[in-house]
Amino acid sequence: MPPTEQETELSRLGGPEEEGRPSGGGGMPVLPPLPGAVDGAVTLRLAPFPSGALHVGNARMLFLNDAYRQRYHGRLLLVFDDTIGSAEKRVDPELFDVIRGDLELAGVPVDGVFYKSDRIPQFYPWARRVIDRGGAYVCTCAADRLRENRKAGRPCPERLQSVEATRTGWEAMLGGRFAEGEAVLRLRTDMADPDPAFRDRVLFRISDLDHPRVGRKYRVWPLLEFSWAVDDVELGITHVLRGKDLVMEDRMEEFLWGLLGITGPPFLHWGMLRVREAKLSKSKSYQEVKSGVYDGWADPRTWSLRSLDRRGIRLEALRQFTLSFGLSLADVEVPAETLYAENRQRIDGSTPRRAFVPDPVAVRVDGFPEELREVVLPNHPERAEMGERRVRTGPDFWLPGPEVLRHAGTEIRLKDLVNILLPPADPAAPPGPIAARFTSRENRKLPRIQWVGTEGAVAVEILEVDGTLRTGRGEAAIATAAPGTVFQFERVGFVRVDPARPPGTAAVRVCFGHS
RNA sequence: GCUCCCGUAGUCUAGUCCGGUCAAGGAUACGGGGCCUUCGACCCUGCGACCCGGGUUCAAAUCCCGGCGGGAGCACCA
Repeated sequence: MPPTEQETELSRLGGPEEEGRPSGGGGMPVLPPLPGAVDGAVTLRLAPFPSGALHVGNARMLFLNDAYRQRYHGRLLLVFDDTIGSAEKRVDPELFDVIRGDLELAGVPVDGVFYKSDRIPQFYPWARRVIDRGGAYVCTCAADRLRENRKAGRPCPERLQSVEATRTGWEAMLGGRFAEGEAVLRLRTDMADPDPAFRDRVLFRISDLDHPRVGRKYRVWPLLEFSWAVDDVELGITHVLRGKDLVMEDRMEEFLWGLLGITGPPFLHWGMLRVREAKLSKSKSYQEVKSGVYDGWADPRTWSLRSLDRRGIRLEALRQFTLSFGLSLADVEVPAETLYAENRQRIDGSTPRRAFVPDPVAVRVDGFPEELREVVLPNHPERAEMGERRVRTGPDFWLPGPEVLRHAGTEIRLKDLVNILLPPADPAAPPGPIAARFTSRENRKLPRIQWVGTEGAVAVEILEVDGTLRTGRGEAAIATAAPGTVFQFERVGFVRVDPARPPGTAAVRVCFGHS
């Protein structure tokens, strides 16, 4: 293997352990080693909440975990964090399959799938152990009262309750003698803890919500921190990789483990990642998809993995892009252009070119040479092996309206074809095609614009990233392209043919990727 | 407000743990030139950074202190 290839191969696996020239950006990411990791004995987990398709914001979780799994030949578990949630944050059962599909799309295989909602009974004995150690108490304060006390660092009277009283209270919770919101099991940390967020946090609460998988089978639900303190141990997780929004959860888990005299896995974090163009309001996409405003989870406005796929952005490019940020705790905001550059590098050399004319106007070229009624054009300017296609030409053309206007009265070149002289702009011109005149064939330095012969032209709609449609005419070969084909529309950008045609029209629908 | 984290060019990142090899590397963006019949690719070339102030040291992007700026957490959400 030549050195360059060797390096690429190494970086794909997370890089050489001891040295190497690490670099960011589109370079080769070298992730730091996982503390105490033993090759072949690493277990990691993915813990999505089923409230939406995976999007660019989740990509870090996905690819970082997967990169380490590969590097240590370990296992990666998918654990749906589907505890009961809240009225605002509901578990949507459709999303279980959506997310599994996303993982497949992203090329991230998992070695096991778990649902938190299946594991509820396993959390109760652990709660009991914490109670027996005097680590928790049942609190009947109203939620807002509890919050105020926490802010003030003031303990509620129940904090002093005996282990025996807590056991009774806990049994009462399980026995259904409290209504929703009337009692919670709280961890006894320290009401004077300098971090107000860490003061006697809630471990279990009562909810009457109907869970899509287990219905009303349980009323006492653990909160995320407790459930993970248990499952990170019970599922044999060796390293927890999570976003820095979850740092306090580390402390919670460690506190609980300390209480029970056990040692859990170490935690690693990454900072917040934002793609500038993608304003990801978590719940907004959900609403828009559900209400039909968005065109499903693959709508480009969601910035979901599947929407990127729809746009012809290889998820391999997203992986490289994501991994380039490493495990830094710093928050990053990157322009999507960086991702596009990564993708362009991968697809440019293998993507056939096609002509597409946006905002077309009809132009008739007088004196257009008969022998050029049909021409043969290469599919790629640099790759003869990609073949060629026959294209019908004029004398009647569709040309991009704004450019015809801009160059009115001057000579321009129809790309790969001939030179023509456009008439001066004439607001009083009669309806019908604009009359231009053939001037010459030789390739001169003139403004070049793309064209589509009227005969055989096909209507094309481009779905833009902001959800709007851009219509125009494309060359005939576009019509026969299989769904999923990626093209570069010359002077426009990379697009991918949509799986479905727009209803009720003969138009071809493509989704815009990037320029 | 409190707690924690972060602060290298327009953007992202390497280096910071173990101070000198860093007059700071890479990517992307941008400028100039070239080339291919694309606003795309490729080639050449250029621009551009250690948040600020003190301290320690022969030597600081790297260690210490203090500011300032940004982010996250402070839910009976995840």
